[in-house]
Amino acid sequence: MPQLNGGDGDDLGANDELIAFKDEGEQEEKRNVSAGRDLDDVKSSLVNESETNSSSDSEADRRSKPGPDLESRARHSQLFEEALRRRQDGGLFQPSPYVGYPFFMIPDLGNICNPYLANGALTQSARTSNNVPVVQHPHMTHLHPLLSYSPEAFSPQRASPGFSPDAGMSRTPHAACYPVSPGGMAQLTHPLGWLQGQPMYPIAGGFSPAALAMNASMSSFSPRLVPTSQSSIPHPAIVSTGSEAGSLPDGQQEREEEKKPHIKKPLNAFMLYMREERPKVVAQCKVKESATINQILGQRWHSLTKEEQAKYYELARKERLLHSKLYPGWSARDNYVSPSAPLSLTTKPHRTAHPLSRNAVTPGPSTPSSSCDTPTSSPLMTSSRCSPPPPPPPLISQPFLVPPPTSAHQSAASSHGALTQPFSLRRANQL
DNA sequence: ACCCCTTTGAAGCCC
DNA sequence: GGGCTTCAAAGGGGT
Repeated sequence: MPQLNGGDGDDLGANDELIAFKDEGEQEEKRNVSAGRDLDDVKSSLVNESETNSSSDSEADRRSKPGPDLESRARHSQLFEEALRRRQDGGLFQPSPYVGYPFFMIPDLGNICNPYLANGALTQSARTSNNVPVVQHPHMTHLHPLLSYSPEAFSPQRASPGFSPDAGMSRTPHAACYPVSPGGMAQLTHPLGWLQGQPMYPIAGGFSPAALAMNASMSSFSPRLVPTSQSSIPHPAIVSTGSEAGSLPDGQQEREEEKKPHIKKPLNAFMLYMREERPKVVAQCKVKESATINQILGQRWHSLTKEEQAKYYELARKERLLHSKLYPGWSARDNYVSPSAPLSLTTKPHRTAHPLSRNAVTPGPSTPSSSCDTPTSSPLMTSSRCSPPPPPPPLISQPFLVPPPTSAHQSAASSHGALTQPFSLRRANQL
C-alpha cells in the first residue's frame, strides 16, 4: 500500500514538485513552531467541555500535543462510536469505508474509472451544477488514483459482480483509470465487462509520463494501450450531454466541445477530509443534510491538529500533482462558467446563480442545531463537534495551520478574509 | 428536474 | 500582489 511518505513519491515522478512540497513542509514546520501555541489555544477555545478521564486512547495518543480537551474529545468520540456500533448491532451502522486513511478508501472495485471524469451515464446522481457530461461512478472515491499504485489493492475476490477476471483484463484494472486527457491518442481496454473491447481513455500526446510510471509500477498490469488516431472519447462513460439527450447542436464548435469530458478539479484537503469524515458525522449526528454536515465538518476541520490537517494537505497535494500529470493541459478555468469566462471550454451551461447568488445567503449561520439536538444525540456529540458553530469560531490564522503551497494560496486565503468564519458570515461581512 | 445550502481550499481572472 | 469568483463533494430540502 502506498505510504504517505516514502515510495509513492517516485510514482508521481515529479521531483521538482516534490522538492517544492518538501520545502513547503519545512516552512510549515517553522510556522508550526511559532504558531503551535496559537493553534492549541484556538483548539481549546473550540472545545466546550470535556470531563471524562479514561484510559489511554490511541486516537488521543496519535495527536501530537493534544490538550486535555482534545484528548477527552477524542475519547468521547471513540467511545461514542463504539457505543453506536454496539447499540445498533451492525444493523443501521455501516462501518464507513472511509474510516482510516484516505488512501484506503476502497468502497467498491466497481469504481474503476477516472475520478476526475464525471459522467452522468454512470452516475445515478451525477448531479452537478451543470449538464456537462460527467464521468463518475456513484461510489467512486477520489483517491483511487493514488490507491492504484498498489497491486494488492485489488483482488478477484473483491471484484464487483460485473467484473470478470477472465475477460482479458489486468488484475489491476484500476490502472486504466488514469490516463485520461481530452484529445488524447492512446486508448485502454476498459477492465469492466461492459467495456470489453471498447477503447478507453485517451492519453494526451500518447502515453503520459504519469501513466507510464504507473504502468511500470504495477507488476501485473498489462496495459493494452492501443494507439489510435481517434481523438474522440468513445468510452461509454464519457458521454456528451447533447448527443445523449438527442439535442446535439448543429454548431461544429459545440460538437467539439461536447466530445470533451468534464474533468473535475482535484479535491482539496478539506474535500478529502469531508469524504472521509462525512459518514462518521452522519452516523454520529443522525444528520442527513449536507449543509449541516458540512458545518460540522468545517468545525471539526479546525479542531484538527496541524499534523492531522497536514495529512490531508499532503494528500491533496498529491492529488493535484497527479491530476496535473494526467491532464497537462487542463485548467480550472475549463470548468468555469463565469462572466469573465463566457467562452470557457466547458460545456457547462450557464448557471442562473451568479456570483451574487451566494451573497444572497441570509447572513448568519442557519443554526442547524437539529443536527445534534435530536433525541438521539449524546453528550458525546459535543466532543465530536456535532454541534454546528452558531457563534463564529475564534478566528484562526490559516497560514499557521497549513502550509500555503503557493502564493495563490495565500492570496486566496486572504481573500477569504476571516478564514474560519462560516461562509454566510463571511459573505455577510463582504456585503 | 433542477437548484440551493454549507463548508474549505485551489486556481483563475481582474485591477 | 490583492481581492474576488468559481468549482470541487454531498444529499436533503425546496421550488
